[in-house]
Amino acid sequence: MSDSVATTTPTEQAKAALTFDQFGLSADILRAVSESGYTTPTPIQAEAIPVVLAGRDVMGAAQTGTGKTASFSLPIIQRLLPMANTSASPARHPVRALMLTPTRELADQVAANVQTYSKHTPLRSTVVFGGVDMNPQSEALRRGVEILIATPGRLLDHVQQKTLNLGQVQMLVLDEADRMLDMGFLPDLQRILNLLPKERQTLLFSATFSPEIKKLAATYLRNPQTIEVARSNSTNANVRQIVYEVHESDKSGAVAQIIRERELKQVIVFCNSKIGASRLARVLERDGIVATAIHGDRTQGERMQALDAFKRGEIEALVATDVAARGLDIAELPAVINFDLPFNAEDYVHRIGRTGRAGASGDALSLCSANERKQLADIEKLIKRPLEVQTLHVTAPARRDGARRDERPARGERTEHRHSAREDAGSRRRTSPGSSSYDRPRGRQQPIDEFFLKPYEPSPSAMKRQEETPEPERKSTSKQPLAALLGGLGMPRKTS
DNA sequence: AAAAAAC
Repeated sequence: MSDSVATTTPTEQAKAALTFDQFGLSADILRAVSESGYTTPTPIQAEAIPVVLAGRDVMGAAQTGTGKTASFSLPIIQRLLPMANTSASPARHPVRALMLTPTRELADQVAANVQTYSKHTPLRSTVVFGGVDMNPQSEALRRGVEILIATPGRLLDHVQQKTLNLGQVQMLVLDEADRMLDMGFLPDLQRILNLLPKERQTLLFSATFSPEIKKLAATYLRNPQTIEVARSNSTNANVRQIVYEVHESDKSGAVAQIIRERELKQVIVFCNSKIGASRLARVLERDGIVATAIHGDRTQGERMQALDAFKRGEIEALVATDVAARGLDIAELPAVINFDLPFNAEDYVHRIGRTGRAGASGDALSLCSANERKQLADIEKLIKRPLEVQTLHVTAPARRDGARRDERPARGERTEHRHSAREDAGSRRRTSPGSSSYDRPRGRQQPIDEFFLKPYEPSPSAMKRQEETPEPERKSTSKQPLAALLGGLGMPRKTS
């Protein structure tokens, strides 16, 4: 009984379920849960598990760190168990549950959870996302999996390559749905949804129920049960939020100083730009703090390596863009630092959700320069309370590119680092990591396959029309505004 | 404004 948890749909099950035993989950699932060290369901789990088991659609609002993944994974595994079989034939393992996430890291993490919870069952699962070789994924799909976790783009790629058939999907999870819409995934989602059987169970999780999310739900969910667990972090007393007023040019030094003064062993530092993240990571490293950047311009291998090393405790500061703001399950961070205040106040809440998890206390420390006042005001408005503002006197500015050599190193011994090429400020020829010159190709210029935009079964008239029309219209739907796309779904368009 | 995501 916690007063920080408000439920819009309090059920008897939610009140009564104090252990996982009471949901009627199979012994094989319960064994995996208890081996993972969990004994008591979180509020979202207590609410969602019975609803999902009953086969209902769900519209869920829950933050990371609330146990959201298990709240849908456990009952989905349970519902698939009667169909599980031990046959080696791929045909006996069609994809029956599909889970979509906005980022690759999140997909990987959800997949790890599903793998854990299903390990004592015959069910198979795998994950597909971009940035890595398709072939191992195709091979895993060919062998057959009941549960597939994916990011939308690579999923469609597999469908197009005919390495994946979604015709037998019975359960669909849209995780971080608001994020997916923010990222422009609506066209991809529409294509995917058109490939799924109409008869299915759909679970949509979102941090907010914006009008766009509500429209999406109205289109693709059937009589969903709404489950809402209050956003824990904005009101969470165990996260202390402090804003430090600093000059923009002092920010790097401020981060180093905060890490030292507070003796932070592990911290995530959020930046607003990829270049800024790479730059800060370099400055911190030069200052004797083991740091690595994680952002979308790094290769998938580098991203995974950075995250793994951080989880293993080998890295003190993970300098991240908002690729790491949501969903990532990094246990019990004592603090997060906002190097920049996010442009989107919603992202602030997600960022600081990386600390003070599961009852542990944490600090959310934000740097605010003179030109970030508006962001600060927006955040205070969103979380409905003023933040504690302190002035930070930066005593030992971190060295930057071009810093004079007479500045003293902040720490006696400097960690070994791989930028040995940078002996002095004179060598400027090399491209900095994080600049886009050697990054993987970006953009989605390929014309959208008409197949995906049509309803599931092609009509003979459509094939005839194709013969008559020499040049199909090539319009990049991903460039259309959200309202237009929602309008294309038969949704009311906002009048201007 | 910036970030994320398929070859």
